[in-house]
Amino acid sequence: MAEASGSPSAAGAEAALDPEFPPQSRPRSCTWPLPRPELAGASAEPDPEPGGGAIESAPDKRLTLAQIYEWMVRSVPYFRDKGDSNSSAGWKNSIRHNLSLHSKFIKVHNEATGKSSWWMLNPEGGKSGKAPRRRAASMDNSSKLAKVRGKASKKKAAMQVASEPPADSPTSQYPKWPGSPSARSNEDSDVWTSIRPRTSSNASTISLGLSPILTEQDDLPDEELLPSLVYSSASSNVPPTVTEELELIDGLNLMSPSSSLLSAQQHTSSGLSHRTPSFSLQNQSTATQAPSFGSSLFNPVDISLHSSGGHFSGPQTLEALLTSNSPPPSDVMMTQVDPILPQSGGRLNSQTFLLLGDQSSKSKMSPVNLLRKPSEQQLDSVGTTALASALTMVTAPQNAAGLSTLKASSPAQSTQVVQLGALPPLSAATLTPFGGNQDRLPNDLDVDMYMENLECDVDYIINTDLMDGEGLDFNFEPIPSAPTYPSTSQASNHTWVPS
DNA sequence: CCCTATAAACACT
DNA sequence: AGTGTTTATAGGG
Repeated sequence: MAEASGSPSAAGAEAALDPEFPPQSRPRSCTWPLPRPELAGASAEPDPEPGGGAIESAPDKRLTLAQIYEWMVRSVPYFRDKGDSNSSAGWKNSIRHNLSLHSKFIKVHNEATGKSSWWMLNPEGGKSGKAPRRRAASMDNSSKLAKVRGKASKKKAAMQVASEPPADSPTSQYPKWPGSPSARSNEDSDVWTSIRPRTSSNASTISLGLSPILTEQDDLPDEELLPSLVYSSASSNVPPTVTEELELIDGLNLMSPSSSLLSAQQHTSSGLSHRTPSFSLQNQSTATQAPSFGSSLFNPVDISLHSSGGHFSGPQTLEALLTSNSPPPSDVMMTQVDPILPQSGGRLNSQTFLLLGDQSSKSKMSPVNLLRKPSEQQLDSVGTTALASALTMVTAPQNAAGLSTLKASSPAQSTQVVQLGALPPLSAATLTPFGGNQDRLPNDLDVDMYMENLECDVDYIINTDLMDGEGLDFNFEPIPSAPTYPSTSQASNHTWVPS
């Protein structure tokens, strides 16, 4: 392979993760065509819009590596072909690399099926700048030094345990919990309780004894992603330390057995909350720019936009794909909800988008987001109407990238189309839908509730209304402010200390 | 100079 | 074999 091509970058991830402060909307060195985030960010800065990252897309906000791969394949056109090939192409390697490298991603031990660990976004929002990992003790961390990372030494496992104690995690709080209590009817009672960020932990995940016993539905090809987690507050196997954490958590939200409630609370926002939801106003002007992705594996321009219905617009970097804002790959949506849905609908996506109105848009990093950020409309649509909400969740929990396909109600969308042409590579953003702001969205909340029910309806609606009439109006507009979610932003209450 | 992507080696499960 | 980490290198802004 030729490799070496430009590379998109993972700038997205950072942004996404940083709930508290987006450093600045600066695209670092991304390859994506970022028009000028400055605008967006500058004024308003990153908006907490939901985007669609692989991880974030997941109902639980956590995915295993394999699932991530799958997501990529489904969501990103470029990988569509490659997905099959088991060949672990370099892209998989890159994904792994990104996950390990960036602190924004945390690994949670998954005992379940012996599968690989869950990868989640670090609530703390580790920055993408490499993993801080151990908070470095002393060094001022000049850049380089810091980067040096501990390096090595992993030698035998001994290390893992030994060095782990630090727990420095400062104030890490888990703003948003990954799991929403959607106790799906699946029956399986999956219990997962622990999520610990490897945050600073140097050693990679220390295996806590958490018992995410997710039953893992791997059996179901489709349902993998579905939210089937039920947390049981009773963590029996958990080690003391962990237990404490869990308890804490429980107190916060997990307590509810049913968990329905949980979701409600769950939205606690993270630091972002303080940020106003108002978005920046990015104009489409930015969008106008064409995407000039480099040519990296990930951004091969070949991705046909039309392929099956529009894939996502273009995250930018791997990191972005993983984390945040990724464009909402049409497929993705399905995946989240139902991977199985197969492509039946490629179009479905579009519709979904319609419904959603595209809430994607994230923040800084993705050009796409910037472009597309219609802003208010999106929110409204999502938050406002139940329908919208439902739809959203159902189809696209957050991605909404449908985008172009839908028709552009707004200029921004049209723009997107253009972008589609050039798809970006995978970035961390892709993994996470929200730019780190997931808090704002009540994904779980609504989703849980509506998910099942809506599912059908949505389809139906889509088929019927959308297909038939052009007149379907999902009015996104009005609803001044009736956020579905209460306070999404309230401050983060949970303080979960990672330890 | 910093950042990212990619490749590859290595370690662990 | 798959997953994770880490190092090294190439390329772009």
